[in-house]
Amino acid sequence: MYRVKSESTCEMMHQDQMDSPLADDGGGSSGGSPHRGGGPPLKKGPWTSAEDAILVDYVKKHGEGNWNAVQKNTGLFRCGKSCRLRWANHLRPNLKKGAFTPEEERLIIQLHSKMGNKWARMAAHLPGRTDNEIKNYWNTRIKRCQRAGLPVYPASVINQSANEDQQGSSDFNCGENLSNNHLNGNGLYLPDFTCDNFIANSEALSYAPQLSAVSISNLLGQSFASKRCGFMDQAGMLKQSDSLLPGLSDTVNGALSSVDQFSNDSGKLRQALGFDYLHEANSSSKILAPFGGALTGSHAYLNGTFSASRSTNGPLKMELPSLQDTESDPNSWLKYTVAPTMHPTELVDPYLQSPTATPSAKSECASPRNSGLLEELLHQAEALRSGKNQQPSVRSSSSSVSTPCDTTVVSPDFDLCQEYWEEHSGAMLHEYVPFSGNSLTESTAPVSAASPDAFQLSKISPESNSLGSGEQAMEPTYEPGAGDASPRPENLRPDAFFSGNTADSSLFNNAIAMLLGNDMNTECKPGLFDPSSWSNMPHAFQMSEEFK
DNA sequence: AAAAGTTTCAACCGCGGACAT
DNA sequence: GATGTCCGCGGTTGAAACTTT
Repeated sequence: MYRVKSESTCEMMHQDQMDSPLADDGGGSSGGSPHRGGGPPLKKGPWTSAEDAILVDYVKKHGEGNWNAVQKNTGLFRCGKSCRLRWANHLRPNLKKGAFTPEEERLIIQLHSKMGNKWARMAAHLPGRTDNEIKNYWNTRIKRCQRAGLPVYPASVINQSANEDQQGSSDFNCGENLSNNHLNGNGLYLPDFTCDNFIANSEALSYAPQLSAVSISNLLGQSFASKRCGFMDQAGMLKQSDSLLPGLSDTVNGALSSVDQFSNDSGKLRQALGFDYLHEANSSSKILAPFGGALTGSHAYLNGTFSASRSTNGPLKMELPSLQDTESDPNSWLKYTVAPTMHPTELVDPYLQSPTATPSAKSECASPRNSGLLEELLHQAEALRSGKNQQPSVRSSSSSVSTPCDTTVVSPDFDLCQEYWEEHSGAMLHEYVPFSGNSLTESTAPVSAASPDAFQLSKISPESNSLGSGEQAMEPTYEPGAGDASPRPENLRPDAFFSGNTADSSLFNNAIAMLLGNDMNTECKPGLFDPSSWSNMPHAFQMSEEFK
């Protein structure tokens, strides 16, 4: 089953020897240098029940530790390391078997946000769980998130981490700053969010949610408060909106708090938005498929996969060389918005694709502190103003200052409500199509990989989804691929999507479309612009007059 | 039904720290 | 202080299991 290497810590034994868990007490092997003195090589590979019994019996008699003595005293042809591993991971009592519970999963996420890849230390907080289990779980989770282009850390975790950092009273305060290697170290590639950067320091942890929450609350709250329209009870649509801009829910949640009073179904709304964890009672899955992405930096949609469970072969293939790790831009989702017609593979890493894209080019557009989506928006606006946006800031920076929220802030709906997601992913895609036009449907893997049904606009009736007016409002008047790839300033403005009097149902969509980047600039009606909305935007998003 | 592709997870590997000599 | 040994940790591997085509 397992490979056998002649040069290994625990050297192989001959096949005939492997058939027996017991072996002559050659006494030749021990510890890190087994097979000393010419003793028979040690067995490797899966343990047999007989071997297990021998090891258990030995530990019962002698206790744990001194693992090298196992082989000597029992004749078990296993090296000490192998014995320790087998005992720790499978034989020792009180081991929990089976899938992680949602609570355990959340704890792991939280622990990892604090500790990084300190599996053993994390295991200490999870009775009955082994470091190996946790490690495997995390790696699986990473892959899953990677495939989906979703962040790893939910915002709730970030918030809690931030609070703990501020209070200095973390339950598992390991007293260390997370290094950039936590995720990179194992060759992880996170295409859309660099958790490693994000969790680089505790300051970042506290920074992210604050910015995003404030910004988005300002950005959306006023609009919601002023026009809590019929869409409020369109849970499905809200969910879709949340899906379109995953992670938004966390901050939108705050913005919506003032709106809840108007809603007769706030609970439903919250649930639809994924504000609550939906734990499947019968879920044996370890999937923590994040619905949310980071408002700031996540490409939950753009990068790839709406559905965490279904679909999309395309993005699954969008893995990059490990060298991408440090280059992965938290805000790289904007790549899609800048060059919507790019092929996904081109979008992945322009610096890889284009040797001419020099670091200077990156820094030129670099945001001094990538605080996320909105800040990226600002930065792009500034870049435009300064005329430096000739080379779109597809990645804002490789600067050492990383963003917290860019990377890992995920909405708290980082939950297990996959069923809901799958039910609505199609409609969600549909919803997005009018905004993205061909640019996304043709150029982004996720969309192209989705079922064509998702793009049947007729599938969603106005009765069931107030998207109708939104579609109309957002019906592209600009043909993608017409050659004009330059952003249209008026459409870069967030308020361009907060129309004053049209398509209440599309309000959220518009905001999302705006937040998703200036991709929409080629496909949105300029007439949607409402200066009054803009004036209420955070100062950071006030654009220069030349773009008004 | 079978092949191909993907995911899971048990186990191996190398490294480094702690301790003994 | 130098060397050797033990132990634990984190990263990696690859077969089994599972899913998709």
